[in-house]
Amino acid sequence: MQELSIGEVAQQTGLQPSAIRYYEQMGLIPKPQRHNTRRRYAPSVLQWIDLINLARKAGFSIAEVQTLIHGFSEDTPPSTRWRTMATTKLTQVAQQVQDLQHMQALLNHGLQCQCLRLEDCRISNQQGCSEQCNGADQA
Amino acid sequence: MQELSIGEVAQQTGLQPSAIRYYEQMGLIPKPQRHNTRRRYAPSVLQWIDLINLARKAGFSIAEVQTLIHGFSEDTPPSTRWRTMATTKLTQVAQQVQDLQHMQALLNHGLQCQCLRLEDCRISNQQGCSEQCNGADQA
DNA sequence: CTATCATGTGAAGTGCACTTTAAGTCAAGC
DNA sequence: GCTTGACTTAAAGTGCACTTCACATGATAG
Repeated sequence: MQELSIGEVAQQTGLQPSAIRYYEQMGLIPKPQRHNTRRRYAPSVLQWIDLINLARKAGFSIAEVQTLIHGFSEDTPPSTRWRTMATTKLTQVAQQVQDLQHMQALLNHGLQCQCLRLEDCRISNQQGCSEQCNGADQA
Repeated sequence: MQELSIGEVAQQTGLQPSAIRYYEQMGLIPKPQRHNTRRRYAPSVLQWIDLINLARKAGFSIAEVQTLIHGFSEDTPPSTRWRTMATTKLTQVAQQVQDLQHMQALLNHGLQCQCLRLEDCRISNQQGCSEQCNGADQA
Protein backbone atom coordinates (compact mmCIF):
# COMPACT_ATOMS: atom_id res chain seq x y z
CA MET A 1 0.00 0.00 0.00
CA GLN A 2 2.71 2.52 1.02
CA GLU A 3 0.21 5.16 2.04
CA LEU A 4 -0.04 5.82 5.74
CA SER A 5 -3.01 6.37 8.00
CA ILE A 6 -2.89 9.12 10.59
CA GLY A 7 -2.39 6.49 13.25
CA GLU A 8 0.64 5.09 11.51
CA VAL A 9 2.13 8.53 11.01
CA ALA A 10 1.51 9.23 14.68
CA GLN A 11 3.23 6.06 15.69
CA GLN A 12 6.26 6.67 13.53
CA THR A 13 6.78 10.30 14.49
CA GLY A 14 5.91 10.10 18.15
CA LEU A 15 3.09 12.61 17.77
CA GLN A 16 -0.52 12.11 18.73
CA PRO A 17 -3.04 11.99 15.91
CA SER A 18 -4.60 15.09 17.44
CA ALA A 19 -1.30 16.94 17.12
CA ILE A 20 -1.04 15.97 13.48
CA ARG A 21 -4.52 17.33 12.78
CA TYR A 22 -3.62 20.43 14.71
CA TYR A 23 -0.45 20.96 12.67
CA GLU A 24 -2.44 20.50 9.49
CA GLN A 25 -4.91 23.09 10.66
CA MET A 26 -2.07 25.48 11.47
CA GLY A 27 -0.66 24.93 8.00
CA LEU A 28 2.52 23.17 9.08
CA ILE A 29 1.65 20.00 7.22
CA PRO A 30 0.18 19.92 3.71
CA LYS A 31 -3.38 18.63 3.57
CA PRO A 32 -3.13 15.01 2.59
CA GLN A 33 -5.36 13.19 0.16
CA ARG A 34 -8.41 11.50 1.51
CA HIS A 35 -9.78 8.06 0.92
CA ASN A 36 -13.37 8.54 1.86
CA THR A 37 -12.87 11.21 4.57
CA ARG A 38 -9.78 9.49 5.96
CA ARG A 39 -6.37 11.05 5.62
CA ARG A 40 -3.83 9.06 3.60
CA TYR A 41 -0.23 10.22 3.85
CA ALA A 42 2.67 9.74 1.49
CA PRO A 43 5.68 8.42 3.44
CA SER A 44 7.51 11.69 2.76
CA VAL A 45 5.36 13.31 5.42
CA LEU A 46 7.54 11.55 7.97
CA GLN A 47 10.61 13.59 7.00
CA TRP A 48 8.47 16.66 7.03
CA ILE A 49 7.28 16.03 10.55
CA ASP A 50 10.81 15.20 11.67
CA LEU A 51 11.80 18.67 10.54
CA ILE A 52 8.92 20.19 12.49
CA ASN A 53 9.82 18.13 15.55
CA LEU A 54 13.40 19.26 15.37
CA ALA A 55 12.42 22.90 15.06
CA ARG A 56 10.02 22.56 17.99
CA LYS A 57 12.68 20.91 20.11
CA ALA A 58 15.01 23.75 19.21
CA GLY A 59 12.49 26.14 20.68
CA PHE A 60 10.67 27.39 17.59
CA SER A 61 7.05 28.33 18.15
CA ILE A 62 4.34 27.13 15.78
CA ALA A 63 4.29 30.59 14.22
CA GLU A 64 8.03 30.44 13.64
CA VAL A 65 7.80 27.02 12.07
CA GLN A 66 5.19 28.50 9.74
CA THR A 67 7.67 31.13 8.62
CA LEU A 68 10.39 28.53 8.41
CA ILE A 69 8.28 26.50 6.02
CA HIS A 70 6.24 29.04 4.10
CA GLY A 71 8.70 31.89 4.01
CA PHE A 72 11.07 29.59 2.25
CA SER A 73 9.62 29.47 -1.22
CA GLU A 74 7.36 32.47 -1.21
CA ASP A 75 9.52 34.81 -3.21
CA THR A 76 12.07 32.67 -4.95
CA PRO A 77 15.08 31.30 -3.11
CA PRO A 78 14.74 31.73 0.64
CA SER A 79 12.61 34.79 0.98
CA THR A 80 13.62 37.89 2.82
CA ARG A 81 11.27 36.96 5.60
CA TRP A 82 12.94 33.60 5.90
CA ARG A 83 16.41 35.10 5.96
CA THR A 84 15.46 37.64 8.56
CA MET A 85 13.94 35.00 10.73
CA ALA A 86 16.82 32.59 10.30
CA THR A 87 19.41 35.23 11.10
CA THR A 88 17.58 36.29 14.24
CA LYS A 89 17.09 32.69 15.25
CA LEU A 90 20.72 31.80 14.70
CA THR A 91 21.71 34.37 17.28
CA GLN A 92 19.15 33.04 19.73
CA VAL A 93 20.16 29.45 19.11
CA ALA A 94 23.80 30.28 19.75
CA GLN A 95 22.83 31.96 23.00
CA GLN A 96 20.75 28.98 23.98
CA VAL A 97 23.65 26.65 23.37
CA GLN A 98 25.72 28.82 25.69
CA ASP A 99 23.05 28.83 28.38
CA LEU A 100 22.69 25.09 28.15
CA GLN A 101 26.41 24.58 28.47
CA HIS A 102 26.45 26.85 31.48
CA MET A 103 23.65 24.82 33.03
CA GLN A 104 25.51 21.64 32.17
CA ALA A 105 28.53 22.88 34.09
CA LEU A 106 26.40 23.77 37.09
CA LEU A 107 24.72 20.37 37.16
CA ASN A 108 28.05 18.63 36.86
CA HIS A 109 29.38 20.67 39.71
CA GLY A 110 26.32 19.89 41.80
CA LEU A 111 26.91 16.19 41.38
CA GLN A 112 30.40 16.61 42.83
CA CYS A 113 29.52 19.11 45.47
CA GLN A 114 29.71 18.72 49.24
CA CYS A 115 28.03 21.99 50.10
CA LEU A 116 25.31 21.72 52.67
CA ARG A 117 23.33 24.64 51.38
CA LEU A 118 22.89 25.76 47.81
CA GLU A 119 23.73 29.25 48.93
CA ASP A 120 27.30 28.25 49.77
CA CYS A 121 27.85 26.63 46.47
CA ARG A 122 29.25 27.77 43.19
CA ILE A 123 25.93 26.79 41.71
CA SER A 124 24.43 29.90 43.14
CA ASN A 125 27.58 31.92 43.42
CA GLN A 126 29.74 33.14 40.57
CA GLN A 127 32.51 33.97 42.99
CA GLY A 128 33.41 30.37 43.72
CA CYS A 129 32.51 27.82 46.35
CA SER A 130 32.70 28.06 50.08
CA GLU A 131 35.02 25.68 51.95
CA GLN A 132 32.40 22.97 52.10
CA CYS A 133 32.69 22.67 48.37
CA ASN A 134 35.16 20.06 47.35
CA GLY A 135 36.92 21.99 44.64
CA ALA A 136 36.84 18.81 42.60
CA ASP A 137 35.90 20.54 39.38
CA GLN A 138 37.91 22.85 37.21
CA ALA A 139 37.48 26.61 36.63
CA MET B 1 20.00 51.84 51.96
CA GLN B 2 21.11 48.67 50.05
CA GLU B 3 17.75 46.94 50.38
CA LEU B 4 15.80 46.61 47.17
CA SER B 5 12.12 47.10 46.42
CA ILE B 6 10.35 44.60 44.24
CA GLY B 7 10.41 47.15 41.44
CA GLU B 8 14.17 47.46 41.62
CA VAL B 9 14.65 43.71 41.66
CA ALA B 10 12.35 43.46 38.67
CA GLN B 11 14.32 46.04 36.79
CA GLN B 12 17.65 44.44 37.51
CA THR B 13 16.65 40.88 36.70
CA GLY B 14 14.41 41.56 33.71
CA LEU B 15 11.42 39.97 35.43
CA GLN B 16 8.05 41.58 36.07
CA PRO B 17 7.12 42.23 39.68
CA SER B 18 4.24 39.83 39.19
CA ALA B 19 6.66 37.08 38.18
CA ILE B 20 8.74 37.68 41.29
CA ARG B 21 5.66 37.36 43.51
CA TYR B 22 4.70 34.25 41.58
CA TYR B 23 8.14 32.69 42.12
CA GLU B 24 7.90 33.52 45.81
CA GLN B 25 4.52 31.84 45.98
CA MET B 26 5.91 28.79 44.20
CA GLY B 27 8.75 28.68 46.70
CA LEU B 28 11.54 29.48 44.26
CA ILE B 29 12.49 32.65 46.09
CA PRO B 30 12.74 32.93 49.89
CA LYS B 31 10.12 35.20 51.44
CA PRO B 32 11.81 38.54 51.97
CA GLN B 33 11.46 40.78 54.98
CA ARG B 34 8.78 43.39 54.91
CA HIS B 35 8.87 47.04 55.78
CA ASN B 36 5.27 47.74 56.51
CA THR B 37 3.75 45.18 54.09
CA ARG B 38 6.29 46.01 51.38
CA ARG B 39 8.88 43.48 50.32
CA ARG B 40 12.51 44.48 50.92
CA TYR B 41 15.15 42.34 49.27
CA ALA B 42 18.79 41.81 50.13
CA PRO B 43 20.93 42.30 47.01
CA SER B 44 21.84 38.61 47.07
CA VAL B 45 18.40 37.86 45.70
CA LEU B 46 19.69 39.06 42.33
CA GLN B 47 22.13 36.14 42.05
CA TRP B 48 19.40 33.83 43.15
CA ILE B 49 17.07 35.01 40.44
CA ASP B 50 19.87 34.84 37.87
CA LEU B 51 20.18 31.16 38.71
CA ILE B 52 16.45 30.69 38.27
CA ASN B 53 16.51 32.58 34.99
CA LEU B 54 19.34 30.43 33.71
CA ALA B 55 17.57 27.23 34.66
CA ARG B 56 14.37 28.45 33.00
CA LYS B 57 16.23 29.38 29.83
CA ALA B 58 17.79 25.92 29.87
CA GLY B 59 14.31 24.46 29.75
CA PHE B 60 13.70 23.61 33.40
CA SER B 61 10.09 23.82 34.50
CA ILE B 62 9.11 25.59 37.71
CA ALA B 63 8.72 22.20 39.37
CA GLU B 64 12.21 21.21 38.30
CA VAL B 65 13.68 24.44 39.60
CA GLN B 66 12.00 23.65 42.90
CA THR B 67 13.82 20.34 43.04
CA LEU B 68 17.01 22.02 41.92
CA ILE B 69 16.79 24.42 44.82
CA HIS B 70 15.11 22.47 47.59
CA GLY B 71 16.40 19.02 46.82
CA PHE B 72 19.86 20.40 47.26
CA SER B 73 20.11 20.72 51.00
CA GLU B 74 17.32 18.49 52.16
CA ASP B 75 19.36 15.54 53.21
CA THR B 76 22.90 16.69 53.59
CA PRO B 77 25.08 17.29 50.56
CA PRO B 78 23.10 17.19 47.32
CA SER B 79 20.22 14.92 48.12
CA THR B 80 19.39 11.80 46.24
CA ARG B 81 16.48 13.57 44.68
CA TRP B 82 18.77 16.29 43.45
CA ARG B 83 21.28 13.85 42.03
CA THR B 84 18.63 11.86 40.26
CA MET B 85 17.19 14.95 38.75
CA ALA B 86 20.54 16.38 37.75
CA THR B 87 21.65 13.17 36.13
CA THR B 88 18.45 12.89 34.14
CA LYS B 89 18.64 16.52 33.19
CA LEU B 90 22.24 16.29 32.08
CA THR B 91 21.26 13.72 29.50
CA GLN B 92 18.42 15.88 28.30
CA VAL B 93 20.57 18.98 28.18
CA ALA B 94 23.20 17.18 26.12
CA GLN B 95 20.48 16.07 23.70
CA GLN B 96 19.15 19.59 23.51
CA VAL B 97 22.58 20.93 22.66
CA GLN B 98 22.73 18.41 19.84
CA ASP B 99 19.31 19.36 18.52
CA LEU B 100 20.19 23.02 18.64
CA GLN B 101 23.38 22.44 16.74
CA HIS B 102 21.49 20.47 14.14
CA MET B 103 19.03 23.32 13.79
CA GLN B 104 21.91 25.74 13.57
CA ALA B 105 23.33 23.81 10.65
CA LEU B 106 19.99 23.79 8.89
CA LEU B 107 19.50 27.52 9.31
CA ASN B 108 23.00 28.21 8.07
CA HIS B 109 22.34 26.07 5.08
CA GLY B 110 19.08 27.83 4.42
CA LEU B 111 20.82 31.17 4.32
CA GLN B 112 23.09 29.87 1.55
CA CYS B 113 20.48 27.93 -0.31
CA GLN B 114 19.19 28.48 -3.82
CA CYS B 115 16.44 25.92 -3.67
CA LEU B 116 13.09 27.10 -4.86
CA ARG B 117 11.10 24.79 -2.70
CA LEU B 118 11.87 23.59 0.79
CA GLU B 119 11.13 20.08 -0.37
CA ASP B 120 14.16 20.11 -2.70
CA CYS B 121 16.47 21.26 -0.02
CA ARG B 122 18.73 19.58 2.44
CA ILE B 123 16.76 21.37 5.08
CA SER B 124 13.99 18.89 4.63
CA ASN B 125 16.01 16.09 3.17
CA GLN B 126 18.69 14.09 4.92
CA GLN B 127 19.81 12.65 1.62
CA GLY B 128 21.34 15.86 0.34
CA CYS B 129 20.22 18.75 -1.84
CA SER B 130 18.73 18.73 -5.26
CA GLU B 131 20.63 20.47 -8.08
CA GLN B 132 19.07 23.81 -7.23
CA CYS B 133 20.98 23.74 -3.99
CA ASN B 134 24.27 25.47 -4.29
CA GLY B 135 26.39 22.96 -2.46
CA ALA B 136 28.09 25.90 -0.80
CA ASP B 137 28.17 24.31 2.59
CA GLN B 138 30.09 21.34 3.81
CA ALA B 139 28.73 17.87 4.60
C1' DC C 1 -25.06 -8.76 9.67
C1' DT C 2 -23.33 -6.91 13.60
C1' DA C 3 -19.92 -5.43 16.81
C1' DT C 4 -15.68 -3.12 17.25
C1' DC C 5 -12.23 0.06 16.19
C1' DA C 6 -9.87 3.75 13.85
C1' DT C 7 -11.05 7.98 12.11
C1' DG C 8 -13.78 12.27 11.13
C1' DT C 9 -15.58 17.02 13.06
C1' DG C 10 -16.12 21.27 15.98
C1' DA C 11 -16.02 22.87 20.45
C1' DA C 12 -14.64 22.82 24.94
C1' DG C 13 -11.07 21.66 28.26
C1' DT C 14 -6.09 21.37 30.09
C1' DG C 15 -1.52 22.71 32.06
C1' DC C 16 1.97 25.85 32.43
C1' DA C 17 3.72 30.29 33.52
C1' DC C 18 2.56 34.15 34.16
C1' DT C 19 -0.34 38.83 33.74
C1' DT C 20 -4.16 41.61 34.64
C1' DT C 21 -7.76 43.36 37.40
C1' DA C 22 -10.08 45.26 41.35
C1' DA C 23 -9.83 47.19 45.47
C1' DG C 24 -7.10 48.80 49.06
C1' DT C 25 -2.62 50.81 51.76
C1' DC C 26 1.09 53.89 52.38
C1' DA C 27 5.03 57.40 51.75
C1' DA C 28 6.35 61.49 49.23
C1' DG C 29 5.77 65.80 46.71
C1' DC C 30 3.06 69.98 45.84
C1' DG D 1 -4.50 68.26 52.88
C1' DC D 2 -4.52 66.03 48.65
C1' DT D 3 -2.83 63.66 44.80
C1' DT D 4 0.32 60.54 42.72
C1' DG D 5 2.59 56.38 42.26
C1' DA D 6 4.62 52.18 43.90
C1' DC D 7 3.15 48.72 46.43
C1' DT D 8 -0.33 44.93 48.64
C1' DT D 9 -3.84 40.85 47.99
C1' DA D 10 -6.88 37.23 45.92
C1' DA D 11 -9.01 35.97 41.97
C1' DA D 12 -9.76 35.90 37.30
C1' DG D 13 -7.81 36.15 32.69
C1' DT D 14 -4.27 35.08 28.87
C1' DG D 15 -1.60 32.59 25.23
C1' DC D 16 0.33 28.63 23.59
C1' DA D 17 0.10 23.98 22.15
C1' DC D 18 -2.26 20.68 22.30
C1' DT D 19 -5.91 17.02 24.23
C1' DT D 20 -10.36 15.51 25.24
C1' DC D 21 -15.11 15.14 24.38
C1' DA D 22 -19.40 14.08 22.10
C1' DC D 23 -21.10 12.41 18.37
C1' DA D 24 -21.03 10.63 13.49
C1' DT D 25 -19.27 7.47 9.97
C1' DG D 26 -16.51 4.10 7.56
C1' DA D 27 -13.65 -0.14 7.37
C1' DT D 28 -12.76 -4.71 9.45
C1' DA D 29 -13.29 -9.17 12.04
C1' DG D 30 -16.08 -12.80 13.31
